[in-house]
Amino acid sequence: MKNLTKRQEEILSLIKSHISDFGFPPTRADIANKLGFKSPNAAERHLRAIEKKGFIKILSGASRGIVLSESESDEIPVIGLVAAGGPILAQENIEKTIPKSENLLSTNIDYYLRVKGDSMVDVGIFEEDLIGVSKSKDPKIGSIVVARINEEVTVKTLVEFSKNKVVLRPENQNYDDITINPQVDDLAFEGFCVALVRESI
Amino acid sequence: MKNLTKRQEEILSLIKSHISDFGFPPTRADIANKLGFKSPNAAERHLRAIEKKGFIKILSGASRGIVLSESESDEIPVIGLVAAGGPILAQENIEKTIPKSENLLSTNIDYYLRVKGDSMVDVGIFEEDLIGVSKSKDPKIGSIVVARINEEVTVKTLVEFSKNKVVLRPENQNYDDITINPQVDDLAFEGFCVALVRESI
DNA sequence: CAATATACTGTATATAATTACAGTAATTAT
DNA sequence: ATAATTACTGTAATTATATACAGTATATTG
Repeated sequence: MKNLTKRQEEILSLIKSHISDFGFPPTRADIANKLGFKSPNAAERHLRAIEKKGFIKILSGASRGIVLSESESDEIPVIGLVAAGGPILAQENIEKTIPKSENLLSTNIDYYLRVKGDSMVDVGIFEEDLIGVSKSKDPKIGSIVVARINEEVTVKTLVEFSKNKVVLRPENQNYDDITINPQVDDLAFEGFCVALVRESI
Repeated sequence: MKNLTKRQEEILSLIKSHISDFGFPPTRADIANKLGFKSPNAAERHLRAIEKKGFIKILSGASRGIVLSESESDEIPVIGLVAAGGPILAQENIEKTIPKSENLLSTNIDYYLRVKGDSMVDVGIFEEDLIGVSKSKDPKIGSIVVARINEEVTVKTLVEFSKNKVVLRPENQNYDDITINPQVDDLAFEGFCVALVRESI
């Protein structure tokens, strides 16, 4: 998907805020008014360009028939089992997407990850829970991190972090700390846990 | 706010599903088509009646200018501390409301309740967590219920339930079971727990 | 028993909105 | 250097849409 120009981004964000303010998209005239165009056709042309780049879909003949594309409509992916190798957000890992409702979870969540195993039960994270993950490459000591060790994704508490020693702690007394030497093993931080959602109780 | 008639409710739910399907409200003609009216004016009249009852606002002159009223726009209340006495959903108990995102939590949640205390930590329910509560007067054995015992609201697992003996179990080894005789003590079930949301980790 | 509400059909019209056509000018890509 | 893209103005036609007016019939409320 190509990048939008500055003006096109302005228009796209105007569409989003109009939807959020009124509950429906703006007309060409609305857009022209807000941005100071003297012709609604200026808006029309911009919309067609934005559509061409895949950010919106225009329903022909329908008034206000501007539909935000999936990726633009505030959908957060839910990651199930992560396939070895590829990036965590690869299409094949996406179980479903859920609409972002900013008021529900105020923190910035980039994706949800379905928890496997019982290694974090002592902090109330159970198998099948969804944890809200915020992307970040340098997580803080004490936070619950999503890490990738030699292609395997795991969720643990980060207790120590230096150039040649990283300690990840399972929050379950039946498991031992995991000590890694980043010089030897492949270690990458995918993000850290900022929220939790349990769907079935 | 007066009650809607069956037909009016049909129309209101059609509006909601149109918004959810297309991202904008239907026209009068859309409504007439879907419900088999031969005149768009039938839809118009219904809309005015629904507006009169306060469920929607019609923006005059604007195409698709149907705005759902606050209470109709899928907001779920979050209940903080419950004041002794009154109903759990009383206005003074509502901490905030959050938009319902049906895909996020598919189960029917009537309200969220903020958890106080650590009596349910063994099932991963921590202080300050929000539990999604589905209203129901007859909960099942084994489910996590929201009960009111002598004006005090509590969240526990229901382990026994008969005419003169009800046992509620805290899921924390430091606490003992609570045994109640409904003939003696005032006991009411507010609902049961179907989901959990943790906002700060 | 009259007034009001519900639930429509049917016609008509003003206006809201999309969208085609014809330009101008500057910038960017090939 | 030429084509394509960006960023508009200006006009106008067609279609989409809201909405008023005039009815019909039944049910409900004061």
